[in-house]
Amino acid sequence: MKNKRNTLQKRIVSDVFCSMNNHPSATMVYEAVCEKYPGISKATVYRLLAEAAEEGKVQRLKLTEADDRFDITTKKHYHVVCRECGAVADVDVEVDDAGLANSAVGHQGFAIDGCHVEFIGICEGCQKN
Amino acid sequence: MKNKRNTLQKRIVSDVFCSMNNHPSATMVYEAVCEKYPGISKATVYRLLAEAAEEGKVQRLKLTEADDRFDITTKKHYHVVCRECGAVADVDVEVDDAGLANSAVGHQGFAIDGCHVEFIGICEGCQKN
DNA sequence: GTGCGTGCAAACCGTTTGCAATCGG
DNA sequence: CCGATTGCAAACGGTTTGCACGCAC
Repeated sequence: MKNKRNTLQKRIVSDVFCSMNNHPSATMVYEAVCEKYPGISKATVYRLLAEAAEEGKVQRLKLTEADDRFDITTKKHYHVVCRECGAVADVDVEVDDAGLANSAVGHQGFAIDGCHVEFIGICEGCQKN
Repeated sequence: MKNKRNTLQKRIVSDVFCSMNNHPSATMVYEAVCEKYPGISKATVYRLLAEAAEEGKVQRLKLTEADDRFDITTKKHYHVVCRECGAVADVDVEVDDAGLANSAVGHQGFAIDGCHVEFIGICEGCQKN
């Protein structure tokens, strides 16, 4: 196991990310970090977020829209995505995931063992237009 | 409304796409088309698929993994994705989509009006490894 | 003949990587 | 000191776009 260093960049990215509550993409984190620490490299932000995700400190969300988002909350929960602006929010609702997966077992020779549920809607801001 | 022309490229892309039953991505269609008609441009394949999707002749699937897939079947149904190789297959199971969406209504100021369900598993081929 | 559709190459966007310089332990 | 980490720039992969040419109508 690699021994990790406590670098300035790591602290800043972590601080900035934790202060954001909008499930940012790597690029969004990069832009936010730039305001505090303009010298940072985009590659570093990507590397640090990827590392945090691998260590289980943050959750990488693979949503239907293009780019991955990062979530401070690591426990399983669901998300709603705004179809207008792409904003992401948590949805604390119970979904019978396993039941869904079970109901689909056996199709096409696939061993189905999970599923991905994502809600779609319009966020508060976009509703005003 | 634009008047559409019946070009050779359009016929070939359509033929090749219809003969594929694996929910191909644009790139996969491009590669398949190249075998019949090596001169075709990748841009043309992208344009033709996008056009077909817009006209409702095919369905564009936005899955969790990176690239969009195209489906000959345009009616709503679900898909299972192989976590090993990315293969996609249809799943003809009933999901109470609307119910799910309803159960989530009201969260975070979002107007939730739909959801996206995608199954995950291992395809027949990959199970043999 | 007119203008839609095509091919090509370049641009795009988010992301990753090779490498040399740097800085933490 | 030594190697983990960074910055930079280039490369990447999938997709889109500007433009001049050519083909369908």
